[in-house]
Amino acid sequence: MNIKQLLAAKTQAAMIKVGLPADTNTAVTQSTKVEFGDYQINGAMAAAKLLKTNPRALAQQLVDVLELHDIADKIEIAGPGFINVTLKPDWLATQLQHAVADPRLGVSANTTPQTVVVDYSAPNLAKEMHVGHLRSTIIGDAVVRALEFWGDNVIRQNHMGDWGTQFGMLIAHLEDKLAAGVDLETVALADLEDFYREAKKRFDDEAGFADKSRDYVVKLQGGDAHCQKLWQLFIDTSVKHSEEVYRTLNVTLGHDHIKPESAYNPMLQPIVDDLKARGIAVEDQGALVVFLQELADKEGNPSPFIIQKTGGGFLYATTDLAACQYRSHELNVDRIIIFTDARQALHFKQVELVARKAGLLRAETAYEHCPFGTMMGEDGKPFKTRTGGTVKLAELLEEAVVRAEAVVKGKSTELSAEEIAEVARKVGIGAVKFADLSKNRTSDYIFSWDAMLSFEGATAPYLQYAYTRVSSIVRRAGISDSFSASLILAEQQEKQLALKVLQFEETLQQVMKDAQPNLLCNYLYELASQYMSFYEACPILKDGIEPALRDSRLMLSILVAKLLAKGLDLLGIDVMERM
RNA sequence: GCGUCCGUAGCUCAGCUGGAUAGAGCAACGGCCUUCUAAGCCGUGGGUCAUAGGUUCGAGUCCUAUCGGGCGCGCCA
Repeated sequence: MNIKQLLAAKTQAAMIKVGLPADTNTAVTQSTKVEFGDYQINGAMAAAKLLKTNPRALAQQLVDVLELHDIADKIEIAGPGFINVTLKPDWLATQLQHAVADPRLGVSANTTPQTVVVDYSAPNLAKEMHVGHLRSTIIGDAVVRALEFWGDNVIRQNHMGDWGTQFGMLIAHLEDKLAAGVDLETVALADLEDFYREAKKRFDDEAGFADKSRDYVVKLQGGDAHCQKLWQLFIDTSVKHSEEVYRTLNVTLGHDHIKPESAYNPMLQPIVDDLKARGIAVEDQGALVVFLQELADKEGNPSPFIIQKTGGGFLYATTDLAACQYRSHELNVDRIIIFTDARQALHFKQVELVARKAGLLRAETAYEHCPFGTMMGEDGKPFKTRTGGTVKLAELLEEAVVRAEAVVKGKSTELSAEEIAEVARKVGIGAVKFADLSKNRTSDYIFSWDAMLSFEGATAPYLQYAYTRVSSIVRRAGISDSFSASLILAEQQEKQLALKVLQFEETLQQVMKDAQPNLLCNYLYELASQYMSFYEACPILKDGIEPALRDSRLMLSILVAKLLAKGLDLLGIDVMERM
């Protein structure tokens, strides 16, 4: 059920009846205050200007022909021409009855499913995942889950960085380690950061090593068996590190979703040749460049986009063009969504322009780069630890679980040791994910241990706690799965909660359209918050509650719990029966 | 220099196609556990929405300029 959409459709019909064009903006929104009803229609004011009539008079005309008799209780005109709509509790109750029985929790069917590629996480396999990788990984995963729940055909692609210049240096270093008889996983690559630093140091300091590294890159990309083998060893180990983090994070990325840079290698030369033959790319200072007039500066200097280096090497620009072709033409997708940090915004703008020009992207394929800001330290400067390095993602998650366990032990005296460990894991990981997912900013944001590992207020544990409260009531009530009752929405808290429940689809649509899971976080927090108010104000199993009212409130509680569990599941956060 | 994202309460952040008296959390202060889990609830204080203009019935939201910050701008990814 999408109430906003329903009201917009009804308003549009009314607008046509009073002689307004069909494309007039209805401007239906959720009301900001209870005095203004549940929804408000703001379109009359702008439309009146167009018709040069009195906005209040036009609002009255609209109200006269609006067909909302079975939906709304009250339709009022206020201020300069707002139309405030208050929904009927009976109607809300009917919608809720439908939602409870529905596996989709009342979310309507997807009548036009799309095929969507979502490109996210994309760790650099030369290094270990650090906190900066958190955003792309969990935002992308949340959007993927939302799209799948809605009913789109989603193709996950983990565009892992496994093909850069640095791999020459790494495999040369690895070769020497293996020759010295060092064990691969437990010693040589136990810490990717250390390994990278060692290799870099040799590259900078050791005579001959840099040349060997460069030689190895060429050999590797040319298909040399020895270098390929060393590279494969390195990649396999590094992928294992990433997959461990994914498991801990409860992210749905698996082995089959890896579509690394190297996979596009065979496509690069033909694409470059084609662009050159068609005059889209031209030689300049030894490199092959596409000049983009669309992104020219004020003096008219076009923006250069290098697709082949002097000497014939390819860049990630080339790889991204190949990815466009593969996704749009081979996978035939309707939509491509790419999650990377905002620093790459210009790059992806260029990729799209070139790809469209060259026909690598079909006109029917939407190309959306979804950027997010850089992580800053608490001093407002780009994030670094005291020692100058970054914080490893695995370390952050470990710390989260440790801190959560201390809290769980202090609060939940009835849980077994195993249950405590389980709850601590769900709370700790959930808190980190929610802290990051709930931020919208495409600009930079400040990383704080305490904020990320807080368990109070607008956090994942708050939502999980709301869920356990319902679970506890259901246990005490001793009701079965098939429990059913009619809903009575009498108290203000009950009606507000019911309305919030029915606004899930509106939120979901927005989340998918803008690729912004923070809207879902906000929604779930508001839902939980309203449930907490309802819980305090509307007793359920206490003495003196009428059976019909008790059952209605149980019903509402169960629906909220289902929605919380589903919503958190879309964010990749687990719930539990007790905490 | 040019481009881009941003500047909202002491701190961290919401604020949907421009809508009515700008909202949360944390921190501070005051209440609420012999009755459904106090990781909670209820309440109080806290704002020239960076600044100055403009557009209009209406601007935190759109436009222009200025100040302050992050990032990007030819062979890294």
